[in-house]
Amino acid sequence: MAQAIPKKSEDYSGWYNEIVKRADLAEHSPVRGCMIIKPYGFSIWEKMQQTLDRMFKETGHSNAYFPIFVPKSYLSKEADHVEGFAKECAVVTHYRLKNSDTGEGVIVDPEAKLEEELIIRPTSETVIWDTYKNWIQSYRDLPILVNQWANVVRWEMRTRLFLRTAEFLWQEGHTAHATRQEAEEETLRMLDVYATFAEDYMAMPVIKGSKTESEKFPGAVDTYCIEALMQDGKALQAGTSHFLGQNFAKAFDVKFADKEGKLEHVWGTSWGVSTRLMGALIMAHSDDDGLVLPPKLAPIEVVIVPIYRNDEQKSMVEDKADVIQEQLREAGITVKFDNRDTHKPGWKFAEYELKGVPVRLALGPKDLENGTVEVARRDTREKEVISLESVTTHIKSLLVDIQDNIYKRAFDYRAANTSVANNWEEFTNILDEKGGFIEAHWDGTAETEDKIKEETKATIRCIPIDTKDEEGNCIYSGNPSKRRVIFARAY
RNA sequence: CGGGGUGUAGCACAGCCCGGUUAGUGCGCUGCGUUCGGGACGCAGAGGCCGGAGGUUCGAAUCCUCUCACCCCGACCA
Repeated sequence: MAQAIPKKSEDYSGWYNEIVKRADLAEHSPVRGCMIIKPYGFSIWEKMQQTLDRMFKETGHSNAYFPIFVPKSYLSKEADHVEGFAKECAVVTHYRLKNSDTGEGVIVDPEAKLEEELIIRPTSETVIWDTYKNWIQSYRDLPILVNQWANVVRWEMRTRLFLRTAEFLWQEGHTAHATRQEAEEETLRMLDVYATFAEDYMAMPVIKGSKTESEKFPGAVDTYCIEALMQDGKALQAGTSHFLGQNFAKAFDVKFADKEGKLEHVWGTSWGVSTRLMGALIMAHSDDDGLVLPPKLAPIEVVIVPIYRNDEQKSMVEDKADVIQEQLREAGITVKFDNRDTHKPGWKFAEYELKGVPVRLALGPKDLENGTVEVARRDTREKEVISLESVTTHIKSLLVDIQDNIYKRAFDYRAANTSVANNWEEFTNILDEKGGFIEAHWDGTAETEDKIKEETKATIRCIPIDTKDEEGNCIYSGNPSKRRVIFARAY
């Protein structure tokens, strides 16, 4: 080991930052709060995009694109919405630069002031609903099921690579429906899509739930979310799906004629996941040696590292590696054969571990003699030598095994770090000593929620959907409560 | 916007208190050779407006003033 990464157990955020940098995922940009997503990091994001995009299409959605600039006046049309986003909007005021009179660089041309200032979208509800107004006249025009992949800007005070950046990439779905029920079903359908994606692809268990009044999306009637638990015991909101009711339809005057010819406001939803999922992926599985990727999202599933002492061995090993590579590719596995002569095997081993490649094959002269290959799996660090004939079937099942194992590991971790608190003392003790999710009773008031947040920094992550009713007393106020909610300190 | 800190080679830093040869170390980079089954080693090299501006001084990376940028901790957030 040349340069060690800070230990996860000793310096969690240092560990996270180093993994992001050293695994070539992203780096800071010259502009504060923004990030440069590097090719390897972006290729993981692309895998996420491809999968999600397919899932969106399978549920009937189509992609479209709406502009990055939003007229300032649009934002103010929905009262809660403007309240929620006004404080973090970047604003375009001018459209031209000119050389400065002193000859030192360029300045904003004061002549080129925009009549109406433009904001850079923090989200696209406003432009989209303004557009939907023109697209919708009759119930026959509904539903509209649109998604867009885009960048958005929210001028955050404190930023961290992937977890919170001033500009981030995401997808935002925006749908319009004739009935409340249909819109509510859509909201939950997409929440399910996110949960399925998180669990089946990211191998990250999530809790589905709804947000409290104070945590919900500005402009939504209900906000649903998936919440995941990171390895430091903090929660991360990994995706949200909003039932917008008729709020935006009313704000933008979007009405349709129903079957009886009566004019009604349209019902809406919106839902999104962002590059924050990259942060979740990193923090859900990785270890002190670097990234650990689930095979289904790994840009490289298998890397082949050749071992040789001389040119003769090199060419023999390469010939065999080519054959293996071809076999694996035919089986639909993404393989990289790293035959660079510029790095030693040991260096490559460490490098691909850092980058989280699920399976590594090492092939050397001994293997050629014996008809074998060494297989190392990233998640458990186990190595074994297998015969060359069985390589494809072995790796196919190994990849499935790794995917299952890291899910199980994350699931067990979450189970071990989900606690029940029945009174204030238990609650604060668990928060300070253990962290994680805490199931506790809450009286349902914003006042209590605020007090708890103020005193402990813990927030209500969600009111779980799959929970059962249970009579109890609020851990803070002692007032009656009908069900437990999930508390945690969060990102 | 408050409180703390840092700007010196691509990266990480030393040097600064107490001013004085040619600004140094590690990693990385280039070349050559030996190596290659867990981040190899030797030799030779390249690379610096010491964040910027002003000042003090015979002399400033070092002292003073101003300024800019970034990082960390708080209030806000996917």
